[in-house]
Amino acid sequence: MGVSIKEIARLTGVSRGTVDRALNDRAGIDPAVKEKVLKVATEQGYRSNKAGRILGLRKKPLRIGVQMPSEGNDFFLGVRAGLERAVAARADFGVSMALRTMKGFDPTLQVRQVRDLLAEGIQALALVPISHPDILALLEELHERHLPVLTVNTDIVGGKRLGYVGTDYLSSGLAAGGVLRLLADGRPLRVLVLTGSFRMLGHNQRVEGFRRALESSAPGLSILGVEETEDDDGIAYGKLSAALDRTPAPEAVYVAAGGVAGACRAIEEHGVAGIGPGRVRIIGNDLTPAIRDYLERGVLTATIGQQPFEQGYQAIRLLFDHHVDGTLPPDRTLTHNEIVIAENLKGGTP
Amino acid sequence: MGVSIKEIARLTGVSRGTVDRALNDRAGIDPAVKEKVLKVATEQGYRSNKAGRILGLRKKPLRIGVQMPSEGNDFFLGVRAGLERAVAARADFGVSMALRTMKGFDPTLQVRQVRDLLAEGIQALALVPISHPDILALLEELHERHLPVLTVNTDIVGGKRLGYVGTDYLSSGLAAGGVLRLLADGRPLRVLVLTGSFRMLGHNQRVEGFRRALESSAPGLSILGVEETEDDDGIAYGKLSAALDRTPAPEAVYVAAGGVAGACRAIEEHGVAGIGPGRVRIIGNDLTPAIRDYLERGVLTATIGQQPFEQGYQAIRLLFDHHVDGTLPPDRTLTHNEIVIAENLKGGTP
DNA sequence: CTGAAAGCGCTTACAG
DNA sequence: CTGAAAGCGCTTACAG
Repeated sequence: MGVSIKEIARLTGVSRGTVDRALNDRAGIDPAVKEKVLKVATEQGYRSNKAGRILGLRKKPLRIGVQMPSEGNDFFLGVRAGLERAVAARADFGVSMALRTMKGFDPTLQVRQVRDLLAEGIQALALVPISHPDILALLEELHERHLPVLTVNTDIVGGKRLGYVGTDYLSSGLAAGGVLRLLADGRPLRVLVLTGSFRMLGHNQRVEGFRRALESSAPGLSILGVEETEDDDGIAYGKLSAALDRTPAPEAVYVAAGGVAGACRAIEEHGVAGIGPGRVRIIGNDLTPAIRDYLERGVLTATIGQQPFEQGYQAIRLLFDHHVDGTLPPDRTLTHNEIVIAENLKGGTP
Repeated sequence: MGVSIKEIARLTGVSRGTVDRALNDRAGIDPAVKEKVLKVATEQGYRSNKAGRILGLRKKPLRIGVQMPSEGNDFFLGVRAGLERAVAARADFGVSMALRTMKGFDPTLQVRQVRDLLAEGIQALALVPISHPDILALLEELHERHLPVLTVNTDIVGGKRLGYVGTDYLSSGLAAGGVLRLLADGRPLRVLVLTGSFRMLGHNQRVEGFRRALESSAPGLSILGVEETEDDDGIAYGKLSAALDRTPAPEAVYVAAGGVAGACRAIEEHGVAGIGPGRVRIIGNDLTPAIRDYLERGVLTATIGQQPFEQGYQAIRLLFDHHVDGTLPPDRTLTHNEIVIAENLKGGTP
């Protein structure tokens, strides 16, 4: 392979320690010497060796903090599985994880949990950020402390972070619209959209993507209305039940956020589950155990998965690579919007 | 973390070299000493450290041979990208790759190319095996030489190999059937199936999965016939064109192997592209540039992707981990059967 | 059969 | 500011 630090030291006529100082921007080195070392390194096309670096770094192993508002949200089980798998695969490289979770979306609590992690001495953070000024301020502070942060699953507008790993919400809505386009097979259908909250950027982006899909390639599909579920199954159940009793009743439903199971229950209890004339087709999001069950039983028509395992796995991988190498992660690492139906539920990666 | 080899040596009262001999089944060690070392190691819960091992092994880096009948088959471009990415990510760990490709399915040539790789000194092999006695014999020989082999994309019945990374063909056909179930939305549809060859196990499994999907959940869909394309676009074009002129004409087509682009061309030229009444819906496999184009233009309804990038990536990962650790790969590592339509073509991992 | 040494490519105290 | 040394956890010749 390439040249080693030893070789650079020999060529420059300095010690390996000095080469290390020059290459890694450490303090206490004569600028002239540094320049000379850097010049030789460039000439030789020096690239630090990851294996050597990992072993050398073992005295101060990388502890990654993770904070997510995931309690009571099965989606994050998948993210967690991915985080854990990635950490396990790198345990021998000195990687470990400290996890804090909470229920709901209280920014004060999120700040507190992140501070707890900092007190524990984490050197990098993966965060599912709440959209709130306090979180923006926190990110600003972490940036100044040079603590690398990755946002996961949800990004935060204007937040300082190294990168984002998660869903492209617009594409997610597009995919849902696409499935309904196929289902309609050229016929008109009245669609009710249930979103989580109009105040959630991601939710709105999904609805927007859905609209665009219909407009551009399925003009026969008309949106009856867009209602909020507050990510709550009970509310989703209530609103959809009411809609099914009204005239004209929806012939299809797109649940753009939480409440998929509640909506499925409403459809099932109204005796209109399934596809075909007189039935109410329903497209959801994510693949929790409850959603999986509705898919298998033929109540839920399809769901758009956002690869939670992959989100967790990549977050760890990117933070570790950055730690070792200084490799900068892409600004946005987007997971694929998987179309999942009963028939491709099994098999394949999580 | 855990104990090191140094600690085991100290506790057993032998040198590190001897511990290494015991732990790694090397020759030249007193059985009694070996037993003692092993006992201590077990007591201490010793697990070798991957970082140390990788650096220690740098003197004889891992060269992985890859042979695939991929020329003229765009699908394998994705596999290759995955292979290359995984090798690049491990280049600092001493991993490199030697690749041999060929056009068509000549077992004699496959054997020769593998022998070339062996002559180059490869220490592991990823192979897209042709189903042929010569290949079985080759695998037997490699097994005796203790050369780890992974079959990729296609498995070979009765072949000795460490594991398989690739598609679950039955599930792939199931997924295709599921998409057509949605498209039919409860109505009857006449479906023509175009397969590659009745002599290809994978192709037959796909057709079987497709049949099962229809039988179990879409009884209204009837299979008009199953015809062979020999994986050739010209033949697929010819056979489908003829079928579209017959009565009753198919209302949907499932192309279970090669020939997707040819079939799309037939549909387009007959002026029946698209979905809806009077149109011929078509489900294909894989996501080559040509297929992607037909999806975008609305000729191809959907395609079932088998994650070629992932197949290549995982093959390298598993062979490397086995080399370092002795970790045995799963017998079958199955990729997900992705449902790809125009609306979820973009974004996400390759 | 066994041990002591050198080395993989880096980092980190410790002297000076 | 700089160098020499020790160390990360392993493997591999080389003596004996």
